[in-house]
Amino acid sequence: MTDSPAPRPRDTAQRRAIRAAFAGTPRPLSPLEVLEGAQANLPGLGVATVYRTLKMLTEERWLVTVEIPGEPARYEIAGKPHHHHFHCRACGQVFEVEGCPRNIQTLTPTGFELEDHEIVLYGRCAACAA
Amino acid sequence: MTDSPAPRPRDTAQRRAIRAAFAGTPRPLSPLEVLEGAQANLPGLGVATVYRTLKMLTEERWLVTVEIPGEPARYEIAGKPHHHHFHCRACGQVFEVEGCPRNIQTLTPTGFELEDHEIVLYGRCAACAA
DNA sequence: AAGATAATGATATCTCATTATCATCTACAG
DNA sequence: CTGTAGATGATAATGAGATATCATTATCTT
Repeated sequence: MTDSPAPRPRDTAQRRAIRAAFAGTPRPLSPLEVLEGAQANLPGLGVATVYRTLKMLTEERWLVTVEIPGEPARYEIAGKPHHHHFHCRACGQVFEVEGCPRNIQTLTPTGFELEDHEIVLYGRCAACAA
Repeated sequence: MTDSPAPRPRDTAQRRAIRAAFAGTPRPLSPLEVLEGAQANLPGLGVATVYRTLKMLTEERWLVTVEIPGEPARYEIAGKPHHHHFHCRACGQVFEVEGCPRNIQTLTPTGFELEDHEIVLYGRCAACAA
């Protein structure tokens, strides 16, 4: 039962490229958006590595997942102030929106325990609305 | 180019059972919940028929879809007053919650066009919290 | 520099929810 | 009552996202 000796993550070009992709944008990114963004710096990057790295970065809390109804999960850098999201129906991108209505708790029915909430706005982003 | 003669939907036991399942609960139902609920009245009912009927009832606007992140779509009877949803992480059921914060529009960034919004609360329903 | 081993990438595979197929059944107009 | 076209159900097929496989490559300690 000798416990696992303690693995140590390595610093690789693909992990750097993936982190850079997040650092370079204020939007939550889908795995494929991460792939495209990181491939700009590292052409050979594969999908499997993206998924593996997203999982890893999420487990170590460098990323958090953003779930949008009917869409694959997005990821964004953890630790940002509380905010919500806007999903553009034209280009499919997800944007951050600041702020949050104060009275969310009051919506909760009696007896229910509120742990979390998500607000998703739908419409057209500035670029697509033009 | 004689246009399709005009099909007329038939009144079948399975369609009645599916509509009854919705009439019998205030919650949005997933296809499998519909299947189970309707099978209580009609044991032989199959999945394919549920999906076909949900699609049909949605197209004729008797139902609307409710999308919850990471979950299969739910359906609820159309025409209800504006409301949102609570997703119980313990039992997986989705519940309606009344009301809506007033200032949603103010969250929208300048230049963005808001068409719609969804609020999902996460936590434990009254039954599971006990 | 060299070895041990973690990481990668191409691709096969899995997991689901949903849809198509098709022989059989049934609602309903005539 | 009858015929027929719509409806059903068992099951195969599909599709998309995510994961597993495994030979090869690259990191990092010594």
